[in-house]
Formats: sequence, structure tokens, C-alpha cells
Amino acid sequence: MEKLEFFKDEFIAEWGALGPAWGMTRTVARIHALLMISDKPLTTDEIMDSLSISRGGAHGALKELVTMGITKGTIPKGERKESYVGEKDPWKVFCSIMRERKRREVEPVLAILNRCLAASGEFHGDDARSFIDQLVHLKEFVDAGDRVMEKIGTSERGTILKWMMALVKSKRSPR
Amino acid sequence: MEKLEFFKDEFIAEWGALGPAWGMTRTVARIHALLMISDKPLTTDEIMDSLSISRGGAHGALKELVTMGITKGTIPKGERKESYVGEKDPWKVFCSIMRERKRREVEPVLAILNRCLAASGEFHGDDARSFIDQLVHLKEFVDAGDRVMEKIGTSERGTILKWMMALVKSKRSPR
DNA sequence: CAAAATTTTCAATATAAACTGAAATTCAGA
DNA sequence: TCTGAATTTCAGTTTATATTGAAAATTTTG
Repeated sequence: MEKLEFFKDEFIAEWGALGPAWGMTRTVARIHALLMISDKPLTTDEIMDSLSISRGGAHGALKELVTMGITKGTIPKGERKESYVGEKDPWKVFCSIMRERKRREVEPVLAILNRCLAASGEFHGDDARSFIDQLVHLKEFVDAGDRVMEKIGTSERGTILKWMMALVKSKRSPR
Repeated sequence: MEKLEFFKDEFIAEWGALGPAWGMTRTVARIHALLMISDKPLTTDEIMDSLSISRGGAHGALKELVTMGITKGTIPKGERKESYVGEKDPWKVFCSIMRERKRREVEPVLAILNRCLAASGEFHGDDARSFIDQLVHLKEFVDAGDRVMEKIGTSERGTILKWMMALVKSKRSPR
């Protein structure tokens, strides 16, 4: 009974379903999953065939994975077609995703917060006061998140793991 | 020149645009933004009016915010209509979002990983070996993430802030 | 340089998700 | 229990996004 393929497919499907939550499309995530559990580099055609997706889709998704830095394209000796290998270390994948999300999600918020705060001198009254206060609180928070993501994006597994363990073990701090 | 309203609107629009990245719809995020910068509780009608959205949309979004724990519904004394107040502390909002994302995103992955690993005894050969290895690595990673999110979801601002600062200040650890 | 192989692009299409608005239901007060 | 106010639901519509597939562009080889 060949269950291996069944589980591989299931894994790919589930990983793909999670994709949108991590800031990638289902197709991008499915290809990523396929490459993670593949021993050898795969060509665009193999990927298209394996996941039943179009050439255009496979192409775009691979390009995105390469841009994110979690897949590399290579042309094996003596071949014409390009093949792709996926980063297998989940920690490295995580760091790449952090970098991407920081750039796409956190930096734009900081920009708008700074823009609003820069103009805050022009506002007057209680109404303005509490709006600005709220923005200041948000900025403290987003700044901290930004720095953390920056750090994670450029750290090694060991650093992050140690840090994670530190939090999990920590006691509740008094207010 | 009344620029305050302009900036408030811009803030709401930008916050809303980020919503999908945090696992909520644009409408949910816009209402959240509106409540964050509002001094007083708002009724469904005020929200509909303020953001130009339908009753159904406002209703569903508010329900979701309440479920996530970052908005509360109250009926002010002497009123008939329900009013909503948003959680203003970004750190508490962050904790709530963590709880939600852990539940919706991390736990399902753990479930599939465990399911695959439970069945792994039935697989044989090199192919199976490397698939299982990969799953084990993933599980180590996802488990760590799960614990971290659990902890964050139940921590105070002080704990998290200290922890964040610890990472930002930390030196690169040797491999 | 021409032909074949491969990659890239993009307009059209399909898919999925969110939103609307009106009808149904629930609720509170008389 | 009746009535008007408020909330909730949901089928239909809209909107946004992802995917297809074939044509165009590029690259490789003889």
C-alpha cells in the first residue's frame, strides 16, 4: 500500500492552504512545500505536472519564491532547463518571510504613523490630543515590532531559538 | 483649516489596508481603527455612517472584533442601542491577534504534521526517510512557534517588551 | 543565421471572499 | 400580547485576486 504519495500530497495541500496567512498565494506555498520535501531540484515542467498548474502560474510563483530568497534556480550541467531547489531549513524560511513581511507590512504603517505625527502640530483641541496620544502609543509598539523583525530577519537559528525559549520560560512580570 | 478629520480618515484607510496581512478583512480593520481613535463608544449606525458600509457588513465585522476580544459591546444606561468600544492598548491588541492566529494558523499545521508523523511507521525507503526527516524539522520549528504564540497570547505588555528588547540587543550567537 | 527550446508576459477567465440590502427574527417596553 | 426598535441572517452582487493559456520574446544550439 503506497501511502507515502498520499501523505506528501496532503502535506502540500495543507501547507498551501496556510499560504495566504503567511503572505503568499496558495500556489506559491504549494510549490514551496513541494520543493521542501523534494530530494532533487525540479524543473518548471515537473512542478506544473506535479501540482497541475499552468506554466504562467508556476513561473510567477517560482519567481516570487526566488525573490523571497527561499528558493534558488540552477541549471544543472548538461541541461537546458532551469531547475529549482527549495530552502529546507524552516528557520531560514521563517527569517526570509519575516524580512518580506517587515518590508510589506510594517514599514508602510510606520510611514503613515510618522506622516500623521509630523502633521500633528497643526491640530488643536481635546479631540486632536487623544488622537495624537493614540498614534504615539501605536508608534512605540510598531517601532518595537519593526526592530524585532529586523533582528529576526538577519539572525541565525541558534539566536532565535534561544530567544524563543527565554520567553516561554519567563515568569509573568509585574505591571 | 480642518486637517484632523483628513488624517483620521487616512489613518483608518491605511490601517484597513493592512488588515488582510493580519488575518482580518479590510472592513474589520477599518472599524477597529475607527474605534481605536474614538473617545466614545460608537453605535452600529454611527459606524455605518462614518465608514459608509452596510448594516450587514458592520454587524459581521463587529461580531468578529468582539470574538477576537479587541472590542466590547455595551448598552449605555438609558439607551436601547448597543455601543462598541475598542481596545486601545496596541499590546493587548497584538496579544489577541496572536491568540487568534495561533488557533487558526499554527494549530492546523501541527495537526497535519502529527498526523503524517503518526503514519510514518508505514513508510519505507530513502524517499520516505527524507520526507520524515523534513517533517521532524518542521515540527521542531512549528512547536517552538506554537509555544511562543501561546505565551505571547497570555502575557502582559511588560513581559513582551522586555523580551523584545532582549532579542534586539542580543549578539549573534555562534552556530 | 535559422530553428528549436525555453522563458516570460499578459489579456481573458475563473475563483474566492467580502459586502449589500432587504427580509426575518429577536427584544424591550407598554 | 402587541408594537416599534434593534439586531441578525443570507441570497445575490460586487470586488479583488489568482490562474490560465497562448502568443511574444529570449536564449541556446547546430
